[in-house]
Amino acid sequence: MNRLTIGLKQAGLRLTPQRVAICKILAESKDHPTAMMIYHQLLPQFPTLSLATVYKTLHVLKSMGLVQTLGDAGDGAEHFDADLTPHINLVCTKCHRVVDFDESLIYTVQQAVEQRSGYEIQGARIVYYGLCPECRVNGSLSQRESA
Amino acid sequence: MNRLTIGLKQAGLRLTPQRVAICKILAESKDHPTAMMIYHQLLPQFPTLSLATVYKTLHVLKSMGLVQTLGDAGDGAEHFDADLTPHINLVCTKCHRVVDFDESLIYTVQQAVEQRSGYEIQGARIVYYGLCPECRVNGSLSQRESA
DNA sequence: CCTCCAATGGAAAATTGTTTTCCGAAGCGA
DNA sequence: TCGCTTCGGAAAACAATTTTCCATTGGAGG
Repeated sequence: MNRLTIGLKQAGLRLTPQRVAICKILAESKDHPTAMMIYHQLLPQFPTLSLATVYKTLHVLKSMGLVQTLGDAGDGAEHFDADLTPHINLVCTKCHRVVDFDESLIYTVQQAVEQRSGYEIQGARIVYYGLCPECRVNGSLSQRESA
Repeated sequence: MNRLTIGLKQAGLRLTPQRVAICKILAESKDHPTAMMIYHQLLPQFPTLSLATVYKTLHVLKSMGLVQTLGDAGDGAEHFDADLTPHINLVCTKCHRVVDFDESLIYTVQQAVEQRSGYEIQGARIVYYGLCPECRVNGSLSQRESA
């Protein structure tokens, strides 16, 4: 029972096995999965699961502010992130993996932006694109299919 | 004749009126237009212009590294940015406008990320979401349709 | 100036990620 | 248990983007 699941419950939604499973994946994954990835990952466990259910659940979670969307990582699909603390996402332009990266400087940046811009900041998406150390080494190999 | 147009030419592509016009919009716009916005903006001038042409051109420009995509701004469409210098994009979650914002701190951030992560950084997308000063004031008014 | 070939723009079809609709099947309070 | 509401799932609907196909165009070479 993680933060997401608790959130759903507190919002008065039913904790169905599907929802719990989706929350679990989101909470544990380091991959910042897309809807499709979650779907495939759960299919063995819920053979009748439909993509629509995944999307619906993700939409609920997002509209409750429990997860964030990262925008696509070069693979044309929306990636989700359950880590709401300000942090940086590193996207590898070759293998399309997304990892979190902590850099305390960004707190300062956000403060500066908020003060100087006059915007009421609600969230951030800080993404750096590049080659991950692995892909830098492995020439043109190790292209990872988006699961 | 701007940087984009020159880039196209140097790449050996023909400078057709359509391409020049698209480059012009990208170079001058502060709106970070979507393909659709560019299309509508050019329709009066090129009544037979097709969206496919816009997309094709944008794709070429992007693959040449002359423009960047920002990811969607809450309106479900890809926004383009011709400003390649590191900068911050501020997205208003109400009117969906995107503006540039300069904050020199991010140079430091990028350096730190590059050194500590081992990634070969190729680009960045630094987006803050929130209410722009205008929308903060105007209650629920001033919802701007995406042109 | 004319010819030929590769590059181009446009219309329409195809793809693909995402959302909506509809309906039978639970879940839950009374 | 009864009845009302919420759910999940299948399929249809949508919408942004990409591809296909073909007539046109621009330009180099003759």
